[in-house]
Amino acid sequence: MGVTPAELSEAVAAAVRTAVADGQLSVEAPDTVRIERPKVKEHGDYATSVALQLSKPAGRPPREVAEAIAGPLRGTPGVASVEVAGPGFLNITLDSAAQGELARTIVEAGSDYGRTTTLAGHRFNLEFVSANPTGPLHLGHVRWAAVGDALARVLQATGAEVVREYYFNDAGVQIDRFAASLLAAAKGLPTPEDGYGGEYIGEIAKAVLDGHPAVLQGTDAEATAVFRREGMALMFAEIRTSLADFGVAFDVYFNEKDLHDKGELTAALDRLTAAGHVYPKDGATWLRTTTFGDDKDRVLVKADGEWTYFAADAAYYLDKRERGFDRVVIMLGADHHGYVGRYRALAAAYGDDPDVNLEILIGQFVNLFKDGKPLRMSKRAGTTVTLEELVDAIGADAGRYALARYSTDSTIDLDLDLWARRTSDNPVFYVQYAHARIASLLRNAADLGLQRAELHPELLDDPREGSLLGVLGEFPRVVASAAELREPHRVARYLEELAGTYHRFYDACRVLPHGDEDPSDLHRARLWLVEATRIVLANGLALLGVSAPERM
RNA sequence: GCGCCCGUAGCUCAGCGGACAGAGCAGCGGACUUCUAAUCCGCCGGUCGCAGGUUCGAUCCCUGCCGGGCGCGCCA
Repeated sequence: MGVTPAELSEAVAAAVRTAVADGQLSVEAPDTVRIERPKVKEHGDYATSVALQLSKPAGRPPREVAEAIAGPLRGTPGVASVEVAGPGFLNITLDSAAQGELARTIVEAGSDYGRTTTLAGHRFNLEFVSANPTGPLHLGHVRWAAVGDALARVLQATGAEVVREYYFNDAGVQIDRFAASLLAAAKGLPTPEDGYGGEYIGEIAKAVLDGHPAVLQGTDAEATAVFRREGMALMFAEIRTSLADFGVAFDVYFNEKDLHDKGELTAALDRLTAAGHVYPKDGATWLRTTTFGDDKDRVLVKADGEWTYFAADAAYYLDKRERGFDRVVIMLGADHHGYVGRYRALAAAYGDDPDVNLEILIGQFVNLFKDGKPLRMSKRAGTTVTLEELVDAIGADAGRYALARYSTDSTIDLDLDLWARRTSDNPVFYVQYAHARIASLLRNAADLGLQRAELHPELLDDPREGSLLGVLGEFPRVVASAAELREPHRVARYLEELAGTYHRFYDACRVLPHGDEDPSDLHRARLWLVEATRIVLANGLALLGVSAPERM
């Protein structure tokens, strides 16, 4: 009988309830109890501060509360010892058989290990990237491509239903400028004021010309229409290809135009008007977002009768909600954080709870360094780094891992030289190497005819084995917290810890029999442990969209 | 002026109120007839920006200040 962290947490909660039922404690027992892995091994395999927290409501010193809980907890199968330590911590040590059983649990679960149901029943709409098809994706979009897709995978691993959505506009002013820029390039004229420069404009213009040799014969208006339509299609194809090469696939590409065509802006306006949050001023139509904490009210219909972009946002949000998503998540760059207030107000104006139904995640900027010097990103100077260039420089695996490894709250400095390196300074290689090393070991085991066969979990009693089992046991909790907090970088950090713990185990514990040595139950038990480690590394890398190589 | 994010080791960064704040890199010193040394071990390295507050307990929560990044359109 094994003991997972989740089971142990429940066992502690049960011990509290028992202590209460027996009259040892008079408190309201908490539903769940947090247990954690202590930093120092003297504090046991797991520890909980529940006694410290219950001390005040129980009206008893924390150590007495701890003793009351420790009693019933000591009877839990798999628990070797429970000690009251320090101000009132409960330090729990498992017996090695209970801990070793985890290897079987993981191997039997396979690719399902790490999956939970903590967010089951929720429907998430994750909107990210959402670049208009007027140019290649650049670094600002790419951070969210990596993090957004990883977040989608992590949410799915906790039982949530997830749709990845890309919102774009092919009817706006930006596309007009794009089309005009293509036309100018096709004619050999300089880039128009407010137009798009960059080599790709010339390439796309040429591609459109190749497909429509007579396009410049007609009027400029006719030509512009062709360049707009064909150029956008080519640009979008390029964007989708580069995303696919990066391992990111969207479920829905949502065109703002559809909102207009279906009359959804009018419907949204009607709904907000009926709710009493709309008023006219200076010839325009306003939404009173200040009612819901925004800095200033926002215009929905301009004095000239045109819809604002915000009006489309209003319709789009409603569209998502009506498609059944209870969690509308929008990922934006730091330069768009000013939109948070109005979006939240919008959700509130519809009667939603902006703390529940809407989440706006803001990703800070990424600075690239090469040869120790910053690559200054400037659209105007044409020095933006595109997704394709990033993949060319360091590969899709390193690119995804590097961008998903940090909290999106932090601006990050990425050293391209480091991430291109095939050495252990490069975290993605450190983790992938651990997987490849295991794969190699498993191939050797197969060559030796060594099979896992029966597991004797109590044999996994080396401290290195205990550490490895302890880290392996954390995986489901790490995934769940990454999903809960919308912080997939926790998975990457966890994998680095796991890889390091494995390397230390490997260094100290021989897995395969030497030479003509006969395979023992210990060899077989370690084979279970190694396979379990491989599974967790593979599952974790999969959550980040990074490959788990068999050989390196 | 107002708002959001950040400030932790020389560098890049972890740390969802718990015990003595961690990792990698860099620096120094070790370990390869044996499963991938792309690895491992040891040493060095910190007033967690500053000052208050809340708490049994604060890097974490609150307030103020300092420093850096990014924003504050009837633009899209």
